[in-house]
Amino acid sequence: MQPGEDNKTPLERYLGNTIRELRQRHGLTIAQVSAQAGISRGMLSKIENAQTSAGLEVLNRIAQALGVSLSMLFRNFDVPQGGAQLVKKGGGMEVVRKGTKSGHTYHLLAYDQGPRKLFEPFLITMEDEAERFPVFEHPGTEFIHMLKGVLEYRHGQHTYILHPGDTLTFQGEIPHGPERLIKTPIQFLSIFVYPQSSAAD
DNA sequence: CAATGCAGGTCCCTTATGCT
DNA sequence: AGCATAAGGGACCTGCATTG
Repeated sequence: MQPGEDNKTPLERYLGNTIRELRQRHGLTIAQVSAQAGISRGMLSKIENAQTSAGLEVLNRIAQALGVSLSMLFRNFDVPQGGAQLVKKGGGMEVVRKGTKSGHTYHLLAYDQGPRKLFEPFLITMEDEAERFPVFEHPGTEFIHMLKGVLEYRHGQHTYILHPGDTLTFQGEIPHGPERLIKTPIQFLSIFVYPQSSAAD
């Protein structure tokens, strides 16, 4: 293989772009995804830059770390779109996000099938009251609907006490995240709605 | 402005596999 | 058996943001 030679197939370039896009939209680093997938950072970098052809097992592990199915990585390459998505109770892909290190569980309940990611619905579970919480910042709007427990949630300079049935909607650009777990176990639905402009990048 | 830390990319090595 | 090729890992390098 000649360094710098662009002899990679369109599929390799497509896969690399898709993986990088998914990773960045989850706010994850190469180190985080590679650790979750059980591969090295160098390997993931080479896959994203189409410098190698990863095996199916490696691609499958990356897909799982990003919360999508293996077929989802290839979905827009040459397969027509269509169809509704059904996720049964207890289903959904468990994914790694910033808060995963804190012991939180994120289940991705659906994924966008079109060329642009417009939204991401997560079912989030928190159980350990002694945890420290990450601060999130992302483009677009976030919608939270409490299902179980009581949670104090921070958005910028304000905090809000959320009980089951409460909803909170805010701009994702302002630093936000769980402040205190008042009554566990806590479970809430979180939907990220991305702006058209950032969803395309 | 220099020091520091982190994220991402590149290079080189090892290993596995296929071919002659 | 020996060689060629490619996957994969890990160390090192670079760029950028942050901090004092």
